[in-house]
Amino acid sequence: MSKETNTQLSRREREIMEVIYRRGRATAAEVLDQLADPPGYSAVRALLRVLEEKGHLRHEEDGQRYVFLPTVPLERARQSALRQLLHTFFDGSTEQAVAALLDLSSTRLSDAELERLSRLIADARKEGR
Amino acid sequence: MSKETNTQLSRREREIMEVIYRRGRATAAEVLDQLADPPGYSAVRALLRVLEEKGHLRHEEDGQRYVFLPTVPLERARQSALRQLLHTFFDGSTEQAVAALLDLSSTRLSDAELERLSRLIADARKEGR
DNA sequence: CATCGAATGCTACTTTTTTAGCATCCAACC
DNA sequence: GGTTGGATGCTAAAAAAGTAGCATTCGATG
Repeated sequence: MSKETNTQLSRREREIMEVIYRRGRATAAEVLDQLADPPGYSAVRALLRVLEEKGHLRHEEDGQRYVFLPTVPLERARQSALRQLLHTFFDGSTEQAVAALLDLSSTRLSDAELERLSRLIADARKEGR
Repeated sequence: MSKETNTQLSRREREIMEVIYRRGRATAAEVLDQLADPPGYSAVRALLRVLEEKGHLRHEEDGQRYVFLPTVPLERARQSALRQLLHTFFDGSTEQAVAALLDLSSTRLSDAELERLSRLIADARKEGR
């Protein structure tokens, strides 16, 4: 048996993981108030427990309450999320995905950001293949 | 009430939607064999029916079998997926997301692709404010 | 040191998901 | 025209998810 983060997440479980990734760490109460259309407090705690059992979360104690953190670091979670997205919606094409990203928020990207992006790409080209 | 694609997806439903977005369209049998750790054929058909009821899929008849297609066009589904990802994992920063995409180890980008990307960015700069 | 507030551990229950199995339908074939 | 293969519709039921409520614990308060 793999020692790791088994099983796929249910709807609520996913929602909760998203909240926690967004904030980095969170208590049950914090998770609760980040959820749209939230269940009861008990329900949230129950789900946190399950997520911990499944290996997606761990907790630290802060005084008498638990603060939950992802077991898989943000960095790595991002990567798998991106891979997944790329595979499902962009047929694996990074180029298309970047294009879609730029398109998504074209109104909001600052010159400075574009500048940095173009440098990123320039670097990638230099490093070569 | 919005007339469309209500409710959030369950685990299996999501898996199935992903398969269908990936392929554009699929029959029950095709979905089945794309699923990792697949349920029975009946189960897949039942889920397809549910997804259709919920408004996420529609079907066309091909001879006597059904071919299922998303009701929300790929384009739009991509956008919401990207937004979601951006919000959860990149604190809304397109720049970071693009950086992470370029960085994904599996993706070695060709010179041609990088070239096109840098043009995309150049264009964005020109247009943008 | 009794009480209060904020958390947790459980357990039991309800609802939704997920799955299997059968009955039926239709086109092709012999 | 009867039979077979491949598909669908439906129903029922097992399994998983989601939720609530109560008992308990532990510090801080007065």
